[in-house]
Amino acid sequence: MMAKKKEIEKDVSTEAKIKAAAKKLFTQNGFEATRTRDIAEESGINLALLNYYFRSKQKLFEIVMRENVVLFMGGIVESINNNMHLSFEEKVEILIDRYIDMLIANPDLPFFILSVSRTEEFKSDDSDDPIMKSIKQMRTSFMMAIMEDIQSGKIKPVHPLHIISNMMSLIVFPFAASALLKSRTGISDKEFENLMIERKKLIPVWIKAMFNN
Amino acid sequence: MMAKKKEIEKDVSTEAKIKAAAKKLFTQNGFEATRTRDIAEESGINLALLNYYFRSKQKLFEIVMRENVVLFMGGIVESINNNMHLSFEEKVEILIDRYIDMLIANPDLPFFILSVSRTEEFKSDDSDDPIMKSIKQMRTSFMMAIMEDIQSGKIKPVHPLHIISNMMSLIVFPFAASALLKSRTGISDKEFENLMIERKKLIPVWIKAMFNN
DNA sequence: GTCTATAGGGTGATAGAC
DNA sequence: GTCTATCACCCTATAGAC
Repeated sequence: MMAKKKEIEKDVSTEAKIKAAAKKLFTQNGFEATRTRDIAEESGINLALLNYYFRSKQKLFEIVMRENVVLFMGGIVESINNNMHLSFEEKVEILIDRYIDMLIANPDLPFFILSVSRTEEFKSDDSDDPIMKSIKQMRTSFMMAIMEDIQSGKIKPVHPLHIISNMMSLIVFPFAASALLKSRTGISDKEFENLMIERKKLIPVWIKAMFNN
Repeated sequence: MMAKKKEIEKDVSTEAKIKAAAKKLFTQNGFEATRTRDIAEESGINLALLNYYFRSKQKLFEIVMRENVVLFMGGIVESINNNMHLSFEEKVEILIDRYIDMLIANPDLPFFILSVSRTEEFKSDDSDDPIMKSIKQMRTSFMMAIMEDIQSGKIKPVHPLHIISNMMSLIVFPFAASALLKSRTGISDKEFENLMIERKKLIPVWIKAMFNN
């Protein structure tokens, strides 16, 4: 009982420290460019403990990847589900607002997702995972809502993928390209963040301008 | 004389073969994930020759990177310069058309550029390179044209970076995210390419809808 | 659970023969 | 210019003491 208590009292478990460090480095620099030694040093633990807790670099990466995919694709699901009573347009506005907040807090996430989406492992189905299932379900209902709006003449008749693509592009691309945009325009980190916050209001307007009839 | 002739008659020089293989692999998989042995095998040459011709993996990568940056940012300069007589709007239409053609021919380029733009080496000025200079110049005159159109009330008053960002987003992002889009929608390579060709006509319309007064 | 030490294999680069 | 053989280093992973 005392032993258990003492364990809980420790700030963070060794396992959690390793995972946090791995998440930081893998997300910033990717699998290949990250050394297990870097992860050990970053988390202040011994190199051997990484393999003790996670068996291999690959296994640890997969855990981080899964968490990041859920963060990128699924953190929004609940914000949508919590607002079932709102119209599709209002839901989109909320989604954009939450998503940009999330990306400001996790600016390396878009590039990481683009990176892993290019690997073979990523194509695996994941249909067993309940979270992945609910993400997939949301994507489907999102697609349906778009097609209904096309049917009813509310929005212009274009391939739904253009609509999804353009929304993702406008929201996500500036973060994936932030290094490029900053270095070529000489803009500061703070100015960049302010522009991204500005986009929370602008993107819904742009989307309507592009697709509304 | 004969010796020279014979040399020229060879299909491709060893040096060119190595560079072509390096370009392919570096562009697909990046610096870290590419082995010098892979480059040697891909080009059908001996590993030692890579260092004989290019001194190091790093030097070879820098050459490939420079060529890719020029392809990504500069291949368009001439198409603009060759159409000085056209209006800004018409120039944008041509730019989008050429750019999407270029990206269909080089689908891995966007991700590669996003990748290297995150490294320290990329931030170097390059102001000595004449091609880089003309790219920078084009970017400036592009920015000027936007600001003039804002001044004259032709387009809405927003930060020019939003306009640049959105154009880049709509053009480039689907290619950077093609693996993600394909795997999550089950779309085929051919269907994807057709959608991208469709966008050559759609993006100018969207841009106008977003920003024209 | 945590450490040190080291195995085992891969990687970039080069020496030296031809 | 091109090849084979090899060095020197770095990486992941594990054995074994505590």
